[in-house]
Amino acid sequence: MPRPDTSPQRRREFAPLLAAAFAELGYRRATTAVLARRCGVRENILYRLWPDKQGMFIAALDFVYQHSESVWSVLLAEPDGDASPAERILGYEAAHHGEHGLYRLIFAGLSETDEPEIARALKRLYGRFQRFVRRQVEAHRGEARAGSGSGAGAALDAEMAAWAIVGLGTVANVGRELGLLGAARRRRLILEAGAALLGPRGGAAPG
Amino acid sequence: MPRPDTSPQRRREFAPLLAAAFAELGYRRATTAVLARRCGVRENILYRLWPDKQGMFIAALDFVYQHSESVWSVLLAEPDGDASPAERILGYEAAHHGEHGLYRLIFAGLSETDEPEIARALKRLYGRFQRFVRRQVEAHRGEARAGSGSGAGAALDAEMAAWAIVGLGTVANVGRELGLLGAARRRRLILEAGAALLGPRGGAAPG
DNA sequence: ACAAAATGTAAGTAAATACCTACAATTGCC
DNA sequence: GGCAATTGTAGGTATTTACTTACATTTTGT
Repeated sequence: MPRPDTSPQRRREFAPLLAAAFAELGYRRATTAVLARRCGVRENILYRLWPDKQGMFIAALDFVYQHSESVWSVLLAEPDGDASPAERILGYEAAHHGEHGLYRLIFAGLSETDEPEIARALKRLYGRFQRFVRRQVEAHRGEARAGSGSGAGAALDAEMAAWAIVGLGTVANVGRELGLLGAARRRRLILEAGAALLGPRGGAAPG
Repeated sequence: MPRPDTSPQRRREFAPLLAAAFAELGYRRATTAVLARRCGVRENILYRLWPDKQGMFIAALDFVYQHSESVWSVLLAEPDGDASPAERILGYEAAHHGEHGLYRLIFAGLSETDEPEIARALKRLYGRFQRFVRRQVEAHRGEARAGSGSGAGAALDAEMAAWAIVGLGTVANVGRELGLLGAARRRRLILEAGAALLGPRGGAAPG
């Protein structure tokens, strides 16, 4: 066999560029011509790596999720005694959320949900996202099923809390996208509403 | 003057049909040909009522918001002693949210935010939406600036609570759109997380 | 070196789509 | 009735765009 197939490697190489293009321009305006130019190749070559434009979009979605997940893993790996993992994630997201255009990609995807493949990819992404957050919520609360809140509505199911926190990230990005929420307010939103949704810590007494 | 201009009336007449089409198909797939067919006229006529496709989309956005607002007004006008206005809105949304494709329109709009007019329309819509919710939160809490929560993170600013609740509605619709959240779970999400964000009532003791 | 398979180039194409032009038919006011 | 403006019809068009085809070039194993 005269030449090894480097397609997988090239797919990995182009994915972040595709993601950036889709995030900046949206699905419609990110034409295949633009995508190719951004990758420094001809359209042709993209079509040898993916069956169609949808495929390129899905590759971008998958890349961005994997990237986020790896960033979070690093974040959770390094020790930082005081805050719970959930609090650390919230703190990180309050400062850096939306940095890589994750939500612009998702918005683009959400208006293409008639395409079943895109809907599936988004479902996978959102599902994993929510499960990740949920695990952090449960860890924060001390794994026993929470039931002993003190104040207002307390005892919010971890699953529901996770969804609400995902919604928090989403609305924060909508607010930024539309110029309705500045950086400071987004920070407050994520930290304060996040704390309200997380509830008190389970293991030790809160500081 | 031989014939009165009925354009405003026709715009009002077509707006809901445009909204339905955009909500079902998204911006890209709702071609002007389809829009015209749905309105029972030729494309021409739409172009006499709006300068371009963007204009039609913005008309759809405005219509859907006005519609929602009027539904809520009716809801708040009819007396229903026990629950606070905020709780009633949450209850209603838990049962009927997304009925008219509001969120599909918004998703479509959010991936067209490069068009300044669409961004402005969305900003207006989201801003009014959030202010409306905020007023309900404040009323629920008894209008004094909340500061006396009992439990966890308590004392969540009404403004932030309103944003978080908007996020709740958004993520509920994402969950539905992707088939991740069934009707029962969406209901629980909105009611339970909503209660946690609202906090305890201000005026009277909670039932 | 040489064949075979990969990679790159250049151009094209068929379809879709936003938007327009020209003209016929209606309708309301004097 | 008849003028003038609105409303409707039909067709066109120029551009964009996803995707392809034909061909030249490079790289690898033998």
